[in-house]
Amino acid sequence: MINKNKPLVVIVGPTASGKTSLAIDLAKEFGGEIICADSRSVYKDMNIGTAKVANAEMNGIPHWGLDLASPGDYFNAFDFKNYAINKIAEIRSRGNIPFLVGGTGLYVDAIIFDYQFSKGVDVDERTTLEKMTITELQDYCRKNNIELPENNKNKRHLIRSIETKDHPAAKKDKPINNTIIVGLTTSKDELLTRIEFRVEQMLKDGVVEEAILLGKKYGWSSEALKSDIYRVIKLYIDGVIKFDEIKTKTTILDWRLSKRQMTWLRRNKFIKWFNIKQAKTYIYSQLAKLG
RNA sequence: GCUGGAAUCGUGUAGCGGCAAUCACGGAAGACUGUAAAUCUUCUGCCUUUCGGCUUCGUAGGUUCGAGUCCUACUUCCAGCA
Repeated sequence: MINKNKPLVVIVGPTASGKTSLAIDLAKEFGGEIICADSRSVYKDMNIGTAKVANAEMNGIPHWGLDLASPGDYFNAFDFKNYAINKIAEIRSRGNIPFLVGGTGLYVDAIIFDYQFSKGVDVDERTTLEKMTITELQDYCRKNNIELPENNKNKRHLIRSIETKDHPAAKKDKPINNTIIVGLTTSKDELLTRIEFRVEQMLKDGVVEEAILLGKKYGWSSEALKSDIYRVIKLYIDGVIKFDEIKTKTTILDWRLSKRQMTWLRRNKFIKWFNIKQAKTYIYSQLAKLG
């Protein structure tokens, strides 16, 4: 029974806030392994455009949660939870500290609040529902005594409400035991600069070529290729925008993404917010206590 | 210098004389448990919690019950001629 009580270290924050390198530093120090809670880096071949950690950056730290699916595959929060729960146990069984790191709030919450997912997707049912209009879906809900979701004009949410009728979801009020949850704060200017810089870097590293390959291999209709920079590059390829506009447009999309991420994270009262330096000190002290 | 056109919310635009005034972009806030870098909602002249109030469409006048819309002058910009 070794190290049953190794904590789960959770590091969250908006895109480009520096989560990854912080996690690598700490994992190096304390014998950790990293699970990326990122709905984009689960996809194979989407490397540059998702800012996926490169092997060179990993500094020898095992990284999990990468390349689990191909663009176009159905990979979702449910899959992620199952994967990550097992990984966490596995890492602990090796006597190492699991680090859950990422910007996909839903994925992170699925773990720390132990989401009990509702019914899965029935492809036939889904296909039928998708053909309906928003008003039709709303009417269907009313007629069948299904409570409308708060986002009652959101087709996806409407469909989901219908699909999960009589199958309530559940979660814990508090994070699962033995977790250290840290959020990285950044100033607006700082984050914007980092985002811009990262986009420039991606362009230099050849995202455009990557995107073209992805489009050829998996088709542009795949949901994964709607991710910020790829969808912008698609516009460029189609001649809708000029090359120079890729940078500005992607920066805008990334900035919005970071804001949505913050909106999600803000309501989690259990996150302790710090800037990178403070976060390091804090986690360091927490882990040092354990010896 | 002459002639013609244009000046509207951060930006680009809509606006047969009668609602602070269209749409897009950009911005802000928010929702979201099986696609979440997705998807969706609200707000975006000023004041106000709501009702509502106030001030707006280059500037200054004028016509009109009423002007972003018509007239005059001025300013600036664009195009053609020179």
